[in-house]
Amino acid sequence: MTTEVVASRSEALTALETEVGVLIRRIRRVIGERSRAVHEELLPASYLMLSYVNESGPLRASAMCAVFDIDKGAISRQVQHLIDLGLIDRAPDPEDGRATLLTVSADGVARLDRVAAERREQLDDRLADWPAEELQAFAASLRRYNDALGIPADR
Amino acid sequence: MTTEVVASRSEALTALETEVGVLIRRIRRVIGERSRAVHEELLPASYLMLSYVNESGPLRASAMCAVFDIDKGAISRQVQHLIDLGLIDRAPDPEDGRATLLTVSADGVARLDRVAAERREQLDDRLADWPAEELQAFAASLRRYNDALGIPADR
DNA sequence: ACAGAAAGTTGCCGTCGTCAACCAATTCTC
DNA sequence: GAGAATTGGTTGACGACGGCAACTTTCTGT
Repeated sequence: MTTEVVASRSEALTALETEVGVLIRRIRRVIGERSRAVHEELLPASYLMLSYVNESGPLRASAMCAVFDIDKGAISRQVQHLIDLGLIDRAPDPEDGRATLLTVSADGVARLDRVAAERREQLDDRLADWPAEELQAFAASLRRYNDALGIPADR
Repeated sequence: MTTEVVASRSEALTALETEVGVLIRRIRRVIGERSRAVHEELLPASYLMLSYVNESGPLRASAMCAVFDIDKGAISRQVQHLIDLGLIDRAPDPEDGRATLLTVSADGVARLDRVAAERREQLDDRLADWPAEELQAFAASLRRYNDALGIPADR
């Protein structure tokens, strides 16, 4: 029956919503721990951005607005925070006088590497029993979910 | 080589972290839209709790502290908000004079049902191309992930 | 009966994102 | 090429939200 398929779909969506709700609350703690491991004064929200800058090379702040889908103002503040801590460097974009390019500083890279090493050593505490393939599949699903969320609400 | 396995595992973990970071930012908007659909003044955080009370029958506030892993105080405020809006009812627990049991009010149920129906009708806007099985698998992964996060940090 | 422990409430505070106003540099347009 | 619209970024005001701690009330254990 169509209704059954629809029903289970609906249930899956509801379950998904609940799990996401739990996630966004629990993850705060984990990110908090990890950010403190990188730098005592590093705020959780800034850690995620630092991590992204580290992965995706020099980029401008506005690029992160798109990725994280948050306000320019919020990005600006987090970036300032990261600069204050000496974790990233800001340099003018040679191709556009308005823009600035962000790079993780040497200290920032060292700190991130150290934390990554710690995490690798213990195969990440809590997820140790997840096979790499499942982790990848999970990350891929998350990405797809995020992409779906990225579609403008006014379709 | 072990190192390669470890490396890809580490990469998967980093990717996972980034995706989760994006998720927790984007999801805010979606939850925000949905909560407003239920009630104009319903705050996003309260919507998730309302939804949980609706699924998991009469329960006490402290039960949600465990589920969502947040402070008693935060729960108390959200619950008060939900009561102010007339979306849930609070009744003393007959088995424990300290506790109160929360139930979604008739109005609350009606509003949730209406929103659920809307969501079902359009097979949830953005996730329409996800088969139910994948959605379920995704939700299951999320649950497992959440469970892993739930393990106390001090192992 | 008395010392905890558990359920909630409340105030204070820090984090964080949005909105809007604003500046500077760039691009578009006639 | 001057003026308008656009884009990158900063800042301030504000609201949502959770953590912590103090406190009340109601069990529970011995």
